[in-house]
Formats: sequence, C-alpha cells, structure tokens
Amino acid sequence: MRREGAGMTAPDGPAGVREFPVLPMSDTTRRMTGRVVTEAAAAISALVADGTLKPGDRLLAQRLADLLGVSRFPIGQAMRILADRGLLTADPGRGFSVASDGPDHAASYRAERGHDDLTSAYFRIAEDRLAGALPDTISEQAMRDRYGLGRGQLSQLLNRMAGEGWAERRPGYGWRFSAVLTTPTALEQSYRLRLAIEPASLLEPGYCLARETLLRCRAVEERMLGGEIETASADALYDRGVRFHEAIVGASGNPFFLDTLKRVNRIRRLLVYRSLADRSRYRRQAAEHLELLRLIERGAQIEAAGLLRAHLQGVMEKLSTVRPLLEAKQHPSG
Amino acid sequence: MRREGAGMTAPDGPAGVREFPVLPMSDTTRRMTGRVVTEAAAAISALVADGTLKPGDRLLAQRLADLLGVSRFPIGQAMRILADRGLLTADPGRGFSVASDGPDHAASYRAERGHDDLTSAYFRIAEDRLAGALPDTISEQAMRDRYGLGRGQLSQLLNRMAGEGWAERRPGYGWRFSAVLTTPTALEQSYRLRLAIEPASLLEPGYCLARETLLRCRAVEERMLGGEIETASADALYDRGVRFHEAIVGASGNPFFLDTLKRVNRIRRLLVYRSLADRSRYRRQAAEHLELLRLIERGAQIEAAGLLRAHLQGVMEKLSTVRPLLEAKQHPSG
DNA sequence: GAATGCATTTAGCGGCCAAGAAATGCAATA
DNA sequence: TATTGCATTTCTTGGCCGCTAAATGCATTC
Repeated sequence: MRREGAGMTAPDGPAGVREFPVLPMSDTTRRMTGRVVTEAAAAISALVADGTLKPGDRLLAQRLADLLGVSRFPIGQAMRILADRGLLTADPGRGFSVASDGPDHAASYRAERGHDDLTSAYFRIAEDRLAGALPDTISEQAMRDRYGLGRGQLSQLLNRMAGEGWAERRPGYGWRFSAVLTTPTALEQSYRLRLAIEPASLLEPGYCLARETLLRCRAVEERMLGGEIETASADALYDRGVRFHEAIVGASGNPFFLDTLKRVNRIRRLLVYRSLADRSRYRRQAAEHLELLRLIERGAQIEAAGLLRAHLQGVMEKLSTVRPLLEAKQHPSG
Repeated sequence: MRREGAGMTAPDGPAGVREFPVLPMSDTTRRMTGRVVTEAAAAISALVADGTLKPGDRLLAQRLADLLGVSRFPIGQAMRILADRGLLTADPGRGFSVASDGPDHAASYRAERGHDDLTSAYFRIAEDRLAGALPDTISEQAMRDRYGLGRGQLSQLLNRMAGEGWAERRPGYGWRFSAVLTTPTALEQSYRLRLAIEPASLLEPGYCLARETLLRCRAVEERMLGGEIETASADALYDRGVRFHEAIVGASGNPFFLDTLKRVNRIRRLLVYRSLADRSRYRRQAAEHLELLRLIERGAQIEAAGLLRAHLQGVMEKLSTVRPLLEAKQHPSG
C-alpha cells in the first residue's frame, strides 16, 4: 500500500553519481514499511521517550506485540528500524534493548514523524472543502485524479466522511458534500450537542471515573498550567482538550455517549482548523478541568454536571469572537 | 452489479417452445436492473399509490428525474417496467401516463418489493452477530466468502458498521466486532442518549417545525390511532416512530442532533430486532405524540421538552419488561 | 418548441493476478 | 524453557480489463 517511487526507478543519478550521498543508512531507515510497522516503531519510541522503558531494558517481542494487539513480526521490523536509528541496540540472538542514549534519539525520531498518507489526504480534502475549492458534487474518478489515491483508499476516505456526515453518495454515482462544514454556525451547533450530552453523561447510573484515569488527567492539566500551555503546539493543545472530555464522558460506561462525543470531536477538529490558538484561554480551561476532577472525585456528580455545563457554555461564548475568522475564511495573524 | 442469469441465455425453450407461457412480459419485468432504476420505480409507484399522481396524469421524465436527483435514463427504464406491470400506460412518442387502475397495481407492486442486496446483507450480518454466530474477529476474506459480497460492497458495509460503533478494524488486518450489540443494557443506554438529546433539541434557538411537517406527522399518528396500529407490520410501526422523532429533532435545524439521533436509531433497530411487537403500547405512544405536536404548535417549547422527556422515560421503563427476551435471545410467542 | 427515444460517453464495480505486509508455525539457542 | 529468528502461509491492496449502469448529447416526433 501507499508505495511512492521507492527505489525501482532511477535510484541513482546518471553514470552512478549519487545525488544524495548523505544519510548512509537511508535504504534501511527509509525502506517502505507497512502501517503496523510504522505505528509499532512510533509506539516503542514513545515508551522510550516517556521513560516507561529505560536504557538497558530488554524488549520482549511478544510482550510488545500483545500490548499493541499485533503479531511479533512487525514488532521485530520496528525494533530493527529503531536499532538503525540508534534508539535500541541489537544483541544478536537475544533481541534488542534500549540504548544508553535511546531517549535522546527517541525525541528526535518522534519529532520528524509526519502524518499517514491517508490521514494527510483526509485533511487535504477537508481543507479544500472548507476553502470552497471542492465542488458540491464530484465523481470518484475526479477525486482519485485530484488526490492521487487508489480506489480502496479513496473509498475508505469517502465512507469515513459519509459516516461523519459531511459527504454522501449521490443516487446515480459520484458524491455530494453537504453544507455542514461550510456553514458558519456549525461550530456553535456542535457545542450545543456537547452541552446536551456531556453533563448528562455525568449523571448516568454507575458513573465511575477510574482512579488511574483521574490521576492521569490531573497530571496532564497540571503540566499544562505549569507551562506547557505556552510551549505545546496548537494540535497538541486541541488533543489534550479532546482527550480530557472523552475521558470524562467515557467514564459513564455508556458507549453511545462516548461514540457521539468522539464523532462530534472529529468534525470539530475540521471546523476549528488551526485557527484559534489563543493560548490565554487555555489557562482558565485547565483550572476548570481540575475543579471538575475534584468534584467527580468527591462523587458530587450533580455539581460536576453543572460545572461542566457552565464550562462548555463559557467556551461556546468565546466562540463568537473567533467566528468571524471562520466566516472570512482567513487564519489569524497572531 | 448483482447480475443473476438474466436473459442473455436461452430466452426461449428449444425450437421456439416457450417453457413459461404465462407471464408473457416476464423477460422485461424480471430483467435485472440497477439500483437507481429499482428505486425510481419504487418512488413512482409510491407517488401513484398515495394519490400524488392520479390516473390519466402524464409523467414527465425530466420532472421526475429532478425530483429524485438522477438523470432521465433510469426514469425511462423504470416507467417501462411499471408500464409492463400495468401501473402506467405507454403512449408511444409521448411517454407514459398513469393507468386507470394504476393505484391498485401500485399497491401490489409495492407490497412485493424486497430489500436491497446490500441492506439485506447488512441485516444478515447483524442477526448473525446478535445470535452469536459470528466470531469476535474475522478477516474480510472470510466475510466475503460467508455473505457472497464483492470487495467494495463488503468494505462499504464494514465501514458503515464501524461508523455505527459495533465493528472496528484490527491493527493488522481483519475486523473485530465490539460487544455493543450483545450487551443486555445496550438498548437502555441508547434510550438514555435519546433522553439527553431529544428534549434538548426542542430548546435549540430557532427551533421551527414546518407547518407541512407538523400536519403530516399528525395525520400519520391519527391514522395509527384510527386502526393502523392493529394492521400495520412491526417494521412499519417501528419506522413510524423513528420518523416522528427524527422529524421533531430535525426541526431544530442542528444537524449534529439529527445525525446523532439517526445513528442511534439505526443501531436501535438492530437491538429491538423484530421482538417487541406489543401493540397495546403504541396507542398511548401515539396519543403522546399528538399532545407533543399540540405543544410545539403553540410554541410551548419548554413544556414540549418536558413531555418528550417523560415520553421517552415511559418507553424506557417499559423496556425492562422486554429485556429478558433479549437476554435469552428468544423471540416472544405472542 | 418541448419532450421523447436512442446513441454515445463516462463512471463504477467485480474478477483476476501479482506484490507486499502481517500472521503463524517451527527450529535453533541462550 | 522461554525467546528469538526465520520460513511459510494468509491476507490485503493495487492495477488492469471488461461489463453494466447511469449520464449526457442529439435527432426525432408530436
């Protein structure tokens, strides 16, 4: 899948003159690998980066495979790649272990990893759509030509978009994009759905936020208040917010609530785009998140629901100040 | 798609002896047609059945094509089929018009129409899953073999199920079915989601139930109270309920609310299956629906929201009496 | 002159095959 | 004995071809 001129044609310049003499291990590092291998490598490097695996620790293939829900094979591939990058050291016959300078390599490795082909195509389409660059109706053929996708890939994407509610099959053939994404009030409407379900989820019978989850959420928010608000990327900030709310709602044990929230969050990500990186507000949000955790910890569900409602309403009201940006289809300068 | 030995081979018996002298127009009527043609025929017959088109009315191909969002071609095919069935009469050179006994034929035509291939496969899979006949994890290959589906069809179905939250891609390959459908409390949980969003949708700013929609809903409920509760099929009763609630929520103008409801209703259809055809309760439900419409008509949104909440809660409480049936995976005897 | 009916064009889908990726089984080994 | 490393098997995906359905354009006809 997603091959892209890897080797095969013209590996060298004319007469064997290498155009890119640097990166001596590139043919191993750059080797096209499957999705699972890539993700396994990312997962392992994350474990090394956050200290779960310390220098000298031996990596057991089966253990990692079980952790990621895959077989041992792609784990082995991933370890080999990471060994080439210097994160791990290979002990022939006894597998791999974390190199002494593993964590440093892990940080740089993780920094340079980009999006999936499919994911990036998804965002390109969404951006084009938001920018009005895509017509309302279009054939699959035209989409494939435009974004250079295989049949299967495109079909996966379109089905996903259809599931998210902003694309649909036309009766004959071709697809139609609905107006959901381009209407200026969509973002506000998405918040009103959250306002309906998130506080309600707290009042579900049997609501129980696992202690471990609570502590993890609290640690994240405190790290943010401790300075990460200023340093983290806009994407990272958005992700943290999403994860917090999904953790809260997920603790209701009602999958319908959680699925609905996840779904609306995926669309919301397209709507907020990368625009509103107004960091000053994240501080207040983090404080409210922490207060919410305190209430939940005490079992004060009703108060928690009230606070969550106020929290969302507060965020929604701030929306009206950024909405003009969306309407004008411009990105803020600062 | 879905070809099946249609015509082409052996139109007649040997030496011109017709094997099936009855149904002289069968090779036209039975001809396999595409999805759009089939749906166009169904749509036109619906128009004839409900009196929108009366005997003698001429059918304009372009008008119908615009109505259904397709081209004239499948409309022509559909009209030809319907003419063969006696719903329409063909006036060569001037198209088709509704036959004098069109409405009668339309009723019988509509009665014998079955499910789409894809739709029926979807329900077969869901039923197998509910019955525990499908393993938790399975490869696409195995699914294709089991249900005789093409690659694209299966991918469409699986993506749809994934969107509905009861199937998901495994990291490597193959799919996993989640426990959502088989857990005994799922139905109740789905109602609690509805309880969170439906009353809230009534309080959306700009809520406006179109007069035409209101009248249509009222007429349906009154027809039900007038006797259809006893005569209609269980499927039809379910559909009416779904359509009513979706009309109410759709009038909020917030597509997120409507999408969420539609989604949960699709899963709910799988959960209720065909079990609870307890008709006595539909009478009370219809009365409450009518009262709800009255309140909305008066613009009493808050009272309407309260009634809707009570209505859903009432239905949900009745659930506990039928839940044992689901748990035992049995269908009621009466 | 507008709508029909037919011919042409285009789109999408299934089958087939080959390539690549992941899963699985097995022998070697620390 | 548990784990690695490799070989084999299974599965998915992409390309290509042909078929059928739907869209579109055009001549005909009332």
